Amino acid sequence: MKPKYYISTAIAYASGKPHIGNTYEIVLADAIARYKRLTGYDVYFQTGTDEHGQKIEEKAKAAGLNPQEFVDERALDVRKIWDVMNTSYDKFVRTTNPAHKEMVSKIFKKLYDQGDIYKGKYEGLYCTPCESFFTESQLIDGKCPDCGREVKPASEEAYFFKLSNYTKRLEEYIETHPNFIQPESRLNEIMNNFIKPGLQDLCVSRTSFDWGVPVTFDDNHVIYVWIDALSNYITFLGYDVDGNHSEEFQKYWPCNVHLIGKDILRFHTIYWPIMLMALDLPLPDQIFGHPWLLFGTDKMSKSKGNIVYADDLVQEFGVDAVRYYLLHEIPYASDGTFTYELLIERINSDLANVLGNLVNRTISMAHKYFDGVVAEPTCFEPIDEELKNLVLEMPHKVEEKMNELRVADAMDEIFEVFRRCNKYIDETTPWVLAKEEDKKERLQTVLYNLLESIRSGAVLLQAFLPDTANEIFAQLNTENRYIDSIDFKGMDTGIVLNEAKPLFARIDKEKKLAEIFDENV
RNA sequence: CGCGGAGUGGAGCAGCUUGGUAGCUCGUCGGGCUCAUAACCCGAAGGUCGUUGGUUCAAAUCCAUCCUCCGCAACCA
Repeated sequence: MKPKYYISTAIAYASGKPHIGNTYEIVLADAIARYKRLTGYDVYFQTGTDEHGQKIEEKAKAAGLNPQEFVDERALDVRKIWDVMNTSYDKFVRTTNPAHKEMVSKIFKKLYDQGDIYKGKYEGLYCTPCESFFTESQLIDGKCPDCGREVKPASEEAYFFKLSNYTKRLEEYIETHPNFIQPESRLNEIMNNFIKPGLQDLCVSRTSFDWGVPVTFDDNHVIYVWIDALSNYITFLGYDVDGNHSEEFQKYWPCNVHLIGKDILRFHTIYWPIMLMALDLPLPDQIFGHPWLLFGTDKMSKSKGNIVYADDLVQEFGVDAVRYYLLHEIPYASDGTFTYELLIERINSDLANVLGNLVNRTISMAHKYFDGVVAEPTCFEPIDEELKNLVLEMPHKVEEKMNELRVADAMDEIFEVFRRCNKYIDETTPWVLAKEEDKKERLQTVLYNLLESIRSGAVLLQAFLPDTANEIFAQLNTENRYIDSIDFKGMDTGIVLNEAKPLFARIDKEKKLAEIFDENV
């Protein structure tokens, strides 16, 4: 039986259309999910939208819609982008789903009944006109950050989660599971800022707005959105408070990795594990807080007017070019940058020159010298060994990188092979071999080695650039695309290659930038 | 002194745990080749590894100080 692998993204907050930075997460998750499927795992990949909360209620009102109508539109926006990016999620979940809401209510009730949640008083600084509480740190010059007016201490009834009961257990868990929080710098942040100083009880209900899951036994309150949102990881899998879990739940839980943005690490590394402990469920293996994609040196934001959307980029450059950029240009633990210049440079140098041109020149030669017929390799020379070894090592190197979720580095391992292929062509000079009749077998072997190397690279590329990989297989006229086929003899012989077509067009940078600039004016 | 991360050739990064000739991709310049998408291959230039001081035969790598940037600092998500 295949081992299982459960990966989730955070559910996107359904307040607006996600920009290219927000899109990184789903693409990253998709690459990991596809890779795991490729390497023999039974993968469950869940994503979706988080649709409750004050902000959404406000935004809906501003848009003149009721909240449900509003989130229906937003969820569609999100899903469209996820689909444009060619992501292979197994389930797209929405927290307004009735079954989810019902289970969240039950979870809340259970935690209340067993004493983890209690009713108390929330005390804070209140701005009467805004009907909002603020903390000291949120205030601007001691005034309400929204309207600038005075705030005054106030209190209201609220439910609290007794996190303090679990602090010790959580601390021990994190200390004994060094990979639970990744990257490591994030772990330190959480430990030192929150856990070690001691956790305050978390206020888990709200009375200032209605758009949420109601507290069934106390009408005025709705459940704090994070309790609602985090629960998605189990409710949609078929978790049941009474223990009648679905088969899916029993099979896939605990999650192997929750992929999230570094900004919501706190919720996933403190509240979520504690919720699970309270529910007596095993904790996920890993929470990975990925970095962000910045626009130049700035954060992307509406107010800065520098928002770039994935669907626009895909329209302009193609889905795999955008996927490649996202997966390759964002380092493991520090923020990446988006600029059109860099995007075009990556497309030209990596995708068009190194990969596209390699495939094109190789297949072209096969056609030119042998009418596209792939012959059995019979004439090996020592120089072939280096290429062969590199190809045979590639899956292991990629595996190592992927096990650490170093996706950019994993892709580099594949491109390393493509670069080596280009060099191999210069070393073996097929055009010289072609001039001598007695070098025919050698030429056939050289071409075979190249085709097989390309095919092997394409096998692994399926995880990252699925369309491109498919196109390569199509041009190679092969269906040998399984991971086990990387043995340096997996290319079919006797078949006829299809026509060589450029995989990626080179882009005239100046011209393209001028075009984009004009459009944006 | 709140906590944490980062400062390496024009750009983006690796190296730092376990000190010992500074590495990769891109860009630039020169050369080669012609199968190919002005592409591919080879070579070169370019770095006092943020500051100052210390430990050491030897420091990007260890210690200390300072400077700069970024993230976090609990009820928006």
